[in-house]
Amino acid sequence: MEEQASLESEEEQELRGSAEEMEPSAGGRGGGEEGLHRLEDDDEEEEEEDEEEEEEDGESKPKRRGPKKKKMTKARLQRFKMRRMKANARERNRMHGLNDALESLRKVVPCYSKTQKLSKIETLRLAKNYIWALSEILRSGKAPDLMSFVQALCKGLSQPTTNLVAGCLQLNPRTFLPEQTPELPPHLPQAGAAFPGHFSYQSPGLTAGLPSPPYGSMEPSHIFHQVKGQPYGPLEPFFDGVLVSDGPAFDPPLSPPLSVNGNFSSFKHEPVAPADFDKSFSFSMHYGGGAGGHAALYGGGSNPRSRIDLHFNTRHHKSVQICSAR
DNA sequence: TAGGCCATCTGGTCCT
DNA sequence: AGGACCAGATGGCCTA
Repeated sequence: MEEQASLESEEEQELRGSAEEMEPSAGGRGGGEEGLHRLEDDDEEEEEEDEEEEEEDGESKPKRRGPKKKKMTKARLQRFKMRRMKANARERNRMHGLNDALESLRKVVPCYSKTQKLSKIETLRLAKNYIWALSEILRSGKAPDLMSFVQALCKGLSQPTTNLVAGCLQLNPRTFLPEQTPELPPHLPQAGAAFPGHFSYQSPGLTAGLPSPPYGSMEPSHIFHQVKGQPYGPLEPFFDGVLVSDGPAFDPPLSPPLSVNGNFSSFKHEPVAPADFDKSFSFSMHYGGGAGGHAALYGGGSNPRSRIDLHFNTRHHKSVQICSAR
């Protein structure tokens, strides 16, 4: 590091000298412009300042090391400003790219709302939970207990986000009733089949080093609410034989289909146009078929028999059907 | 008004 | 040398 510092070009040091003269508060939105303007203004008093600096150096400040600071000529100043502006533009683009990626992530996690966007940090947390929950499904080869699934998703999320996610999932307590799934194929886990033992929810305050409230306290009352006209929750495909999803209760488009495949080597994930993530398609499964109407959920690579095939109409997402495939 | 979230600028560091 | 990446600082906006 020091080595690199010593390798700095003369100009770099000059520029730094100039920059140091800028107020530290030059940052902030639009602040940079201010800083540059300041720089410009300073330029006019340049010689005077240099003399002053030398005097000060002799008395209070320790002497500046390295080559003596050269005067900031107009040309140098221009070059500095150009470099700074270019760097700012690049940084802006970079951050925009990052935000775009984050937006893409928002669309593939189980809760997506155009009007009520998850914050960046919450998006990342939810994505992490989502990935983990899906891995558990694949690992165990069992459909998760709905409650556990939601708890896993909301782990470590703030209370508002927890509510949002729960709302997006439009969970229906009736889903838990065993009589809801009398027609499940025998190889499919019954509703209420729990995630593997360690899947149980733990207080995020303990696991994530976060204070309990408001970070994802998991009172069921926070999670479940009945949405009128939405008799089936989006997780229904996990637990019921047939799902009819009709009409959105949340801002469209909701989350895209969930991609689950026990066989990662054959996993095909093609991007699905956001337009295809239609309103009612809140939480279902899809295969990389993209706009295709067929998806399958394997119950873990170790158990290719436990497979759920989903048939749906991706254009209108009016119906999702689960049938067994042996 | 405090706090959360965000965009932007900035300088340092590392990499190509 | 120039670009990418990163973290700190700052100020604006919004909400409880």
